Amino acid sequence: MARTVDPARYQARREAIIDAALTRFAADGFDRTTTASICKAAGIGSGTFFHYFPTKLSVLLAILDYGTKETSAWFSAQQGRTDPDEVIIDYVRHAADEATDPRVAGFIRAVGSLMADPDVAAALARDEVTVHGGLLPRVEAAQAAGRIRSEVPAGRLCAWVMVVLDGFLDRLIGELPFSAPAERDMLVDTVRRILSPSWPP
Amino acid sequence: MARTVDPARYQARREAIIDAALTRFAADGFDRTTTASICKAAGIGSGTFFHYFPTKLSVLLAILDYGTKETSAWFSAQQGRTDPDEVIIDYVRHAADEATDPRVAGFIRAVGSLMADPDVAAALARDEVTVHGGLLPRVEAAQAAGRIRSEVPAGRLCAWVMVVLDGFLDRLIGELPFSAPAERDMLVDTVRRILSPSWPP
Amino acid sequence: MARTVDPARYQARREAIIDAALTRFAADGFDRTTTASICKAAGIGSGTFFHYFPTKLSVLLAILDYGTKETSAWFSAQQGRTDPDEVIIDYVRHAADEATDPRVAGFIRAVGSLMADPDVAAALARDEVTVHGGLLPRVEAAQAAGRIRSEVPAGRLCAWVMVVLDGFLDRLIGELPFSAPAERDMLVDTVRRILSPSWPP
Amino acid sequence: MARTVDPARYQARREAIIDAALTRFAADGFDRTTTASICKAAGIGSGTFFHYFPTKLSVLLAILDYGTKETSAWFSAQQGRTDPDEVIIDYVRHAADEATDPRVAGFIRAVGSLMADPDVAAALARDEVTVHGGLLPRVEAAQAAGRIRSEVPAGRLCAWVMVVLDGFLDRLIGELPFSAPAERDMLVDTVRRILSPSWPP
DNA sequence: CATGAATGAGTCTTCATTCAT
DNA sequence: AATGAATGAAGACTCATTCAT
Repeated sequence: MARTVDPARYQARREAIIDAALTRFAADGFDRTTTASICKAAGIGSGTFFHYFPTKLSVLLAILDYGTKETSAWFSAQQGRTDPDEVIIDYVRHAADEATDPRVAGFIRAVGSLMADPDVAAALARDEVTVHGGLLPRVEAAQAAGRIRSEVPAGRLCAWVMVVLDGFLDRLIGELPFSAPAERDMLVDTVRRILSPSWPP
Repeated sequence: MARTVDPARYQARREAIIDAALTRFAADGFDRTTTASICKAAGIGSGTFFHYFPTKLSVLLAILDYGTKETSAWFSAQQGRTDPDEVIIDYVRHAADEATDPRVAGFIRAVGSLMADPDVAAALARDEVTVHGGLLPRVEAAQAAGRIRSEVPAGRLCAWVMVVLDGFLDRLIGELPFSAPAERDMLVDTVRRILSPSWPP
Repeated sequence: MARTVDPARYQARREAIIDAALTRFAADGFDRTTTASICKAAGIGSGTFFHYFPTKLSVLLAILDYGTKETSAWFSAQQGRTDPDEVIIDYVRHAADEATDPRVAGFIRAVGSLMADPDVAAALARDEVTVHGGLLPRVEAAQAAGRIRSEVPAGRLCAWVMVVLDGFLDRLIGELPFSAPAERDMLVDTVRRILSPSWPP
Repeated sequence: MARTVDPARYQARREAIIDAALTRFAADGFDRTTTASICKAAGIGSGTFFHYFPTKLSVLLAILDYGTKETSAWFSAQQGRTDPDEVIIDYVRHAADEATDPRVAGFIRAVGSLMADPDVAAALARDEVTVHGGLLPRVEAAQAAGRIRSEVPAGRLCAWVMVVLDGFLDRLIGELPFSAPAERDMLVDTVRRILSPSWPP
């Protein structure tokens, strides 16, 4: 009467596929990654892949979902904090640290070529909303507390924090030398400058 | 003895193909763009395409080259100027203005998935070197003149100007509302903040 | 846990493809044979073809290999014999009999146009070496026994036996009437004349 | 009022194309030879080619025709001779000498893959008929004079002389060492053996 | 559930031939 | 007559997905 063989084994395998796919997508991009290469990396047969995911695209969506959940969890974990401006900075640090996994930047790039796809667009929108939704209340609180500048609407400030983060991730695969750990402080400094209320005209 | 081919007509057609390819690449990404769709957009037969470019990839490289040349020309045109810090700001404005063409961001994304290709990597490296080579002397001059901060090496400052520019371009295709003209001033302000020598710790 | 794939079925299909390809190559030549026509003749889908052979050329190489193995086996089967000159004649008869398959001559012709290809050249060299390696010891033994002429080196005699065989195969597709069964005796007679020690100058 | 520019120039160009095509066909085979490569070898533009020949195939037919005419002329030149058996041998020598041009064997091979084409088949038939028509009367005369064997019909003897010639040409591109000049005597010897009336049963 | 053989739609690219100049 | 740009039909090969075992 066993429904599936073993729920734990099922989950483990599903995650193995996700992990393998993340690696392949990051290295080769979505279109140039074959389901066969994912299967090989995951150590499964080609048929098995489609037991876990109905299409190649669906794995990518699962990865995106995973990231969104992670972000959501991170912000939830900051619930009690009373230093909103530092939460923002910490998030930036957190995001920079995640970019230490060399697959992150590659994966982001892989997703880029799929922006036309409605499912991907929706997943990305959910992700952005999650980040935005995590940052916005802190930006508003920090503005209310006078700790960051207020002449720019909170939403727009959030967007610009994300601009810098995006650019930072982009650079990681660029040609010129630019490494996540070495530039992390500069990243934080830059965000601080963007948010800073004291600015000589 | 007809010398055949009007060189002007040849160039025009070549540029028509480049333009069509730029449009398609931007909209669909490199792999999802078929040579057939480029031909259709350019109004030529499938064989004609390969009279002008040996491979699909080669058009993309031509587009990159075109951009590099444009950048190079822009910096050359600023030769005589004596206000290095404003040249930097003007370049940022110039780049933002180019991003008004909605295809720019999409194309950049399309290129992203090809970073593994050595020819593309080389072309991108050339492009980055061009921008870097255009900015660096101005940053150094501005530092020497005490008009921007000097505690960060000139090269690193250049990189960070480019970080913000990259992030800005990325956002243009994002889901949340973010338009080039509306955010141009904020972009300039952000770059000024990054370069500013006076900033209270 | 089904071990899938019946190895026998796999082999059968592989041979069906080889057989279909042999037929098509013989009839149309290599370049004018489409993989589609092979698939159709073999009763398989276009994709299946490439599960068994990576390229169109590789099937042709497999056919050549098959022939080389067959020749090798034939000579092995003659191991115990003590009448070397008759082994030579029997090989000639054997080769003539194989040429009864009307596809043989056409296939040989198809291979001709690929001689420039290194893989084909290597396979043909292997084949020639096999025939040569099969004939040479018999020629030498027959010479030692004084049963065939000795004033011509053994290797050269082998080559001339092959000359006549090649020419024989060529004629089979010629325009003038020339059929394998009808000319078999003349072939044997011709080889005997070439090898004969007694011949008045 | 000039009809064509200059008949001599026209003929020269036509022959230049034939010569270039012979070279390319011999090296690459018919299908793998592009009209472009012929044009390049002939030093003409691609359009010019089709001023002289309506199709790629037609050049090949012209080459075959040229060979047939040459053979025909050779036999005509032997008209007065009274030693028919030596004419046969001389033709064999003549054919062997022509095979000194390394393109001959390659071209023959190239033609092989087109045997299915009716025009090519017809041209080849014409060629064979020419050779056959040149040899047959000499064989008959030699038989009547008792200088060659008579128990085999003249036509069949002709065919077997051609078998050996064909095989000889084939070997020239084979892998094992086999050169036209070195083996010419053996070729003549072989033909003599085939024709010889005196043969111990 | 797990497997991998089978499928065929889809794509880039080649090349003989045409035709305007 | 000579040119070479333009054309589009054709073909090898890839790969996501299905399905029998």
